[in-house]
Amino acid sequence: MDNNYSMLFPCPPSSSSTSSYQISISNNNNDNSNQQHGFITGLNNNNNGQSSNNSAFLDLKFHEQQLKRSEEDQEEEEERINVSDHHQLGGGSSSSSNKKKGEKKIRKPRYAFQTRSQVDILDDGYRWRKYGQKAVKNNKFPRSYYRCTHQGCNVKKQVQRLTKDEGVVVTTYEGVHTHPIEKTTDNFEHILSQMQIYTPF
DNA sequence: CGGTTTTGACCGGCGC
DNA sequence: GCGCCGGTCAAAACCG
Repeated sequence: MDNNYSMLFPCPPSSSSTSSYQISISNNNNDNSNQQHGFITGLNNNNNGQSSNNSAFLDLKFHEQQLKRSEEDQEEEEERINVSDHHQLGGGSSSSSNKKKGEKKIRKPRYAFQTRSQVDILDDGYRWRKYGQKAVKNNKFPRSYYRCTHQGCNVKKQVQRLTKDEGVVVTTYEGVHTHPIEKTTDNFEHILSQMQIYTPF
């Protein structure tokens, strides 16, 4: 029951460079127009050159441009649970109290997951708290930023709906959950039981 | 009443 | 250096 679905997002950051996965969700849809086809794409910063022919992947190419910063990325960014410090930033750069000693901001690899769905909020079993929403350029739908509410788990995701066809929701995950799924979503397990994962090698 | 969403401002990187 | 843009913060509003 509590099997975590981290198999959906393999490739830990120190592992080999995973180019691109494709997941095809095929459920026998009783709904009339709610078929689901998902493409999960590993946005790794090692290989920021090869892109598939997916149209949604083209919309996500700016992520790779954002991600081509540092070469070695490990996830050590657990310090922002302690908010007891006084590093305020809203208000205008009073003091320059950085977070750590020479610890630059490192980004984890992200995984984009394209789903054809009617709703924006895809219940994946975790508890998310929305912390931002921004308007996207060349897109009439805003992008929502979520963060996992589990204490100590700083997994983030962002949900965006394509303006090309508004039936497609792109969910981009960042980080790996270090805890089991909190909610018992039988519906999601039902979807997962009918998933077919295709690996390109 | 506590957790979550909303929303405007701020920050940092990047291109010009 | 300045402006743009994606990402984040945080106070207020909202909601069960």
